[in-house]
Amino acid sequence: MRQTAITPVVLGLIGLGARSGYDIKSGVDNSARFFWAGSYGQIYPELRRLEAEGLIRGEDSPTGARGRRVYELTDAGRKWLVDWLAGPNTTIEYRDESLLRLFFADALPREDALGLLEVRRRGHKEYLEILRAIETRAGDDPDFMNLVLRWGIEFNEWGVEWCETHLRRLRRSKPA
Amino acid sequence: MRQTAITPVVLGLIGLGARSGYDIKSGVDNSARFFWAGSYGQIYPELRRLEAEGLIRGEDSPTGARGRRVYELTDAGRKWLVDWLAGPNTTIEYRDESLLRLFFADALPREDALGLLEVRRRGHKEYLEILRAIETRAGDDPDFMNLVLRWGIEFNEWGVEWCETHLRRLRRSKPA
DNA sequence: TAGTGCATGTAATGCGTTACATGATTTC
DNA sequence: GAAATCATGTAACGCATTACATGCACTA
Repeated sequence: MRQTAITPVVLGLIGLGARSGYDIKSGVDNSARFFWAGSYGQIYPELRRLEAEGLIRGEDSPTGARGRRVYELTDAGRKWLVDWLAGPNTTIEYRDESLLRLFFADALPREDALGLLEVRRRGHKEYLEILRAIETRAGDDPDFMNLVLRWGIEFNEWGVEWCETHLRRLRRSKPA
Repeated sequence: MRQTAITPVVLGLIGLGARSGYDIKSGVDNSARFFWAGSYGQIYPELRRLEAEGLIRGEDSPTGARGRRVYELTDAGRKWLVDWLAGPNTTIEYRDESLLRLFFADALPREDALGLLEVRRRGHKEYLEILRAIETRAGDDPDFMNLVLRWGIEFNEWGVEWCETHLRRLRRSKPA
């Protein structure tokens, strides 16, 4: 079965109870966007494809005059998902402009370079607030979904500390 | 000035002493690939474009019969780089298939789900070895380049510990 | 002399995002 | 009555990767 980046997301979220394409997009935006993105331009065509291949079953379920199509996993779909979960990890793509700036920071006066570390620290703090807000209203999510949210929170906490540690170290090693 | 993802990489690496397109590709692969990727298909067209726009200056410098063109920053190029360093951080894209699997791990029997955490832990360990090997031969790199390498190493160390901590916690909370 | 590293480049392909279009329903 | 949310979908665009093509130079 042909797959793209959105395939496991669609099947996984339907497996966790998402019903419409809109649900899936919300799930991505509210829970997964910090480690896996997805757009309508991927989701809707993928839903039609997966239904045609028999991995999901769709049914029209309008709300009044507003169209709505809901989906659930077929046995084949659930099997695909479980097989995928056992597969090898391949994709890890990380693109972090703040690290890229830090990488070239030797081109700046020292104080400006240290300023980049402060900016990075602030970025982690801001992200932390977003994730903590999500955590507050995620009480009854499945265990491992919560675990990944914890990862996001603890990673950003670590990131704040990392910036502070190295700021202290660099300020100590070469005072103005 | 129009820019893509490769623009600051090309200018930054030339600023750090890279001379040819091949040098830049090597720099990306050996030092930056864990947080910013780049391919020949981007680099060579970008070098021509940046030369045409006057941010770099190119000169033919063949080795025997083998063609080679080397570049250096112009004043305009250095200025662009410094301005970019001071700009706002925008891009942070993180795509981690291992986290995505963990996110959906509630679809698996508990022991298999914990197995995903073990796989993740191993992934961090392997990456750690690669980065430590780079660190060994990076003694005289510029300070902030080394700092980013440290980030990679310390992040993966943190990642190993994170997996171990939560494995312990989850094994304790629900013994078979 | 075989293998690795140096060196430049392009074409095709696939992919994902962005922006747009449209409209109903619920909530304040 | 306004604003937010629910809901579906496509077209254009830009971008990056992949694969391919080519060949010299150095080193073991």
